[in-house]
Amino acid sequence: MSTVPNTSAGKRERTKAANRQAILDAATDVFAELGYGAATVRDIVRRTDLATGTFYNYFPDKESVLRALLDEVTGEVRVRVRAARLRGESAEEFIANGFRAYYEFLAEDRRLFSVLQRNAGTIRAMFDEPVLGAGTDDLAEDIRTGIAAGHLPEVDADALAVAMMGAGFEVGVRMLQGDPPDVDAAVEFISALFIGGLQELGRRAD
Amino acid sequence: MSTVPNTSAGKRERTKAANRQAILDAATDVFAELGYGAATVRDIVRRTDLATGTFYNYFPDKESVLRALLDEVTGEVRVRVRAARLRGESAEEFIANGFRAYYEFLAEDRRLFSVLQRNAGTIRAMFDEPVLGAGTDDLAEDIRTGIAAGHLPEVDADALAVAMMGAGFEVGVRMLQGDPPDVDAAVEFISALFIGGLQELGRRAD
DNA sequence: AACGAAAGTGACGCATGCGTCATCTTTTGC
DNA sequence: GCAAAAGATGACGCATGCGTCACTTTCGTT
Repeated sequence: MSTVPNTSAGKRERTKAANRQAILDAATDVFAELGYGAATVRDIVRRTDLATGTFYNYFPDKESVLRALLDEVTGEVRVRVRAARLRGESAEEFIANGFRAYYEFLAEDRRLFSVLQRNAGTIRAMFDEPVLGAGTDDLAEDIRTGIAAGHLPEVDADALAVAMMGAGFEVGVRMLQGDPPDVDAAVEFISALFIGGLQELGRRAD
Repeated sequence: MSTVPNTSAGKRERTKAANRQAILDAATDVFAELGYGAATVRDIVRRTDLATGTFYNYFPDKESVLRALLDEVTGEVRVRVRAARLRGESAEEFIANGFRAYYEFLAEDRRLFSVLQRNAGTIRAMFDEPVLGAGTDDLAEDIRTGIAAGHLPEVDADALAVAMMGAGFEVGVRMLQGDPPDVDAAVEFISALFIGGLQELGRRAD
């Protein structure tokens, strides 16, 4: 018989994956607590049982860790939110589905959201991107699609997108203060708000 | 004849005021550009023609500079926004007046707003306060007053307050990208959004 | 078992920030 | 004008972070 815990692949590869993940995990906490700017590579390494030099085997610097962290989150949440939105056929569904997918994700992955909340300004400055990755751009595009399909009234898609992201973000923060987070209540509130707002904007556009 | 520029008080006092202001000005730029966390006292001093030691005659550390900066902005904007809101007698006026006062302030004081935008997460973490000082708390209170007075439907004042702050902030960011900033357009958009949203929330509350 | 490659380790040299304080400069009160 | 007080200055000692690299340990291969 060979060795016991042969989950997958060689030990070498498994350790590499584990170390990389350990660094990302530690960085998540550090960035959320200290903020990206004040955090140091040492702060991250210290929350790990790795040595300083090992860190540099995985990432060239602090920035690339944040990048990796964001790539993880955006890939996941973007797909889920967009899919949910496109499933909607009315304004109501478009809005409610999107927010629900978003808030369910937040409720699952609080730590990652803390990083976003704590470092939104930095992320914006670093990557010239809005708070949640390319979320705002996606949303604006989906809104345009909705308008073209006749589900939504003719509104300023970009302005609506930033308003939805801004309000959605803050209402999400508030939701996460509850334990457990009340996803339904948050979705209902924010959906009603924007459904009503959309109607009024449509009325005024005439 | 004595010396020429005897604007007011003794020279001692005038220099002190000027130095303090120079530090605050430099800090505004530094915090907006590098972010509070990454900024150092030296970064601030370097943008000044003062020496390191002089900084410590005015502020004990970096944090107290940010505090002073925020005290300035919150005092000013809070008063203006609240006064504008209380002047409104209907839901429409309540909302539009508040946002207008807010956006006019932003348009006047872009640099200070940059600091807030860049460091919102840090400020929240440091002072356990929402993005714009105690703005959200004020807003929630004003909403409750509006509900009590019958101007606004019965809604969750806290949720509405965070949504208004979040959306208002992002729409403000977008407004400031224009040159000159189109305050009227921003006010009309965000007002329509929340007036419609408020109606819908009122309908659902029945 | 034994060897070579891959990865882990942490001390090192360098850079920079911190807050202080002895010293110099300017202002004020007389 | 002059002495004393207030304030400005920047070099200093200490602390910490950075990225590297010579060395050690671990893993995979034969």
